[in-house]
Amino acid sequence: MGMRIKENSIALSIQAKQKIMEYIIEKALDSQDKLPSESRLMAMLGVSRHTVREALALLEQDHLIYKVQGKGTFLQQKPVKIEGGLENLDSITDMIKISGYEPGTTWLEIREEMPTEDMKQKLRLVEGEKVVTFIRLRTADHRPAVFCVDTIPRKCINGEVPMKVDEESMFQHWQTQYGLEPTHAVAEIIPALTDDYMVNQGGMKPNLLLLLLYQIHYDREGNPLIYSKDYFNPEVIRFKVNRLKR
Amino acid sequence: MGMRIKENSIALSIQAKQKIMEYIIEKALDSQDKLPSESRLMAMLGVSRHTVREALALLEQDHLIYKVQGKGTFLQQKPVKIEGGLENLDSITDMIKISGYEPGTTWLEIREEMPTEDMKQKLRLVEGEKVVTFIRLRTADHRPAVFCVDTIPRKCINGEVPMKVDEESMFQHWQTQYGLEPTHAVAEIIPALTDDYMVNQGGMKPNLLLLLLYQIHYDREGNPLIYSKDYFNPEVIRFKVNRLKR
DNA sequence: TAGTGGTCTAGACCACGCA
DNA sequence: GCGTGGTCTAGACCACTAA
Repeated sequence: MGMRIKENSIALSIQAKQKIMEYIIEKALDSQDKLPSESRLMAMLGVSRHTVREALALLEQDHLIYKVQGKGTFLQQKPVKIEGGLENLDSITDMIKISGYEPGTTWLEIREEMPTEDMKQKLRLVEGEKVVTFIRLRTADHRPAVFCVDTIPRKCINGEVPMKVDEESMFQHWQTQYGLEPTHAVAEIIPALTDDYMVNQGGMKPNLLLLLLYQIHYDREGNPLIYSKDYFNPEVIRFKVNRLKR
Repeated sequence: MGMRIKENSIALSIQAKQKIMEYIIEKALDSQDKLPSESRLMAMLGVSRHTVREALALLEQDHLIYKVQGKGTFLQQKPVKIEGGLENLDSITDMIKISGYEPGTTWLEIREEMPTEDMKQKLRLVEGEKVVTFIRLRTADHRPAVFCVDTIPRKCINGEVPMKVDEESMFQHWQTQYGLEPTHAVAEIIPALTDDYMVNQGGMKPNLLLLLLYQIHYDREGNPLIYSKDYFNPEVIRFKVNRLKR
């Protein structure tokens, strides 16, 4: 009877979303076709209207459907949302993978230093507080892809400053080692050219047009955690953004 | 008694959101301070839990609060969300205004032409279908800010192709004249340099590093509407993106 | 007028954090 | 064990669309 499925801890709204997607495929629904109404879905899926609406909201966020009050819910012409859009805070490792390449890392330098004025302000450091900067060249199928300069406050590192980090993803390392968990970032995109350091130390082409992703990462409480300047080779990784009308 | 406020057609959840913001200001709550629990807010605001949660969801979307299950709802350290982030589909007119400048337009050309292969594919045109391209230089306080090349299918224009459009915002014009209502866009960002046309016709500096925003705009049904290549002068308009962990 | 999605209420049980 | 936010149900009225 009203036995609750418990072993299955996936939210009902998620399950409902998947059922609806299966229904669309099964019925071979096409662009602009109308989905069953919310009350029909309630009956079909055996869940409340609230849950149906949550499932539809998820599909709407994925740009798979759209709603029109008084008319119904419809299938999008074509889902255009791209994976790996910049509005998603993926690690550079993930960005390289999404682009279809094998990520690699060449370590260039780890140094403890005094922050620049900009770092001091953005990371909200107190007077005299030091920072640690990690400089790496990230590769995609062994080609130079991103020149990464990441800076964190010295106080985030317990004990010695490491000489080298073995993990592929710096984010992963910071999270497991120091408990830094960025949930969002504010980024600025600036055109740039390869400089001497990148050419000589990183083996990048001279006079190559790059995209500088200058960002500050924050935790969910709004504290600045990481200050980074990543120079992307647009021949390897493309910057895409899904933009939405407010 | 249970008289319903009707003249006031603003959603209760919106009103609740505003009340909560007023409460924060009134009580002078600071970073990391705890907000009243959802049940307290129900009593304080005289609305259901669902409405309270909708109001809190709105505040969370604005990066003003964050929730922790089992603990409570807290004020963000500092609202770091930037206005005019690229993830918001603003018109270029708005982008210039947000940057603090007075937008202007220099018309360069409107031409009816055959589409490139790329346009044909992205706009899903049929064989032989023509397009109309609008070329403008957008200015910010009379300085060259954006070199805009916007292309739409010829069939979207009823009657003659105009020689010039007086409205400041092309989006505004397309919406009112032709009913084109983009709701979202997929953009790619590419570094570029000023070319001869921009220097000679647009009066932009030679060898200036630019950001090309290459985008396709879609309506809510998922139909491609506009194909555009906008070249931004980073000295005037900066590209910012709010990035969220998925 | 009937049917659709939008909003709101009242009430329930669960999972999590903490004393 | 208690209070918190997370999820779900049942039921109601409203606003909008189309016949």
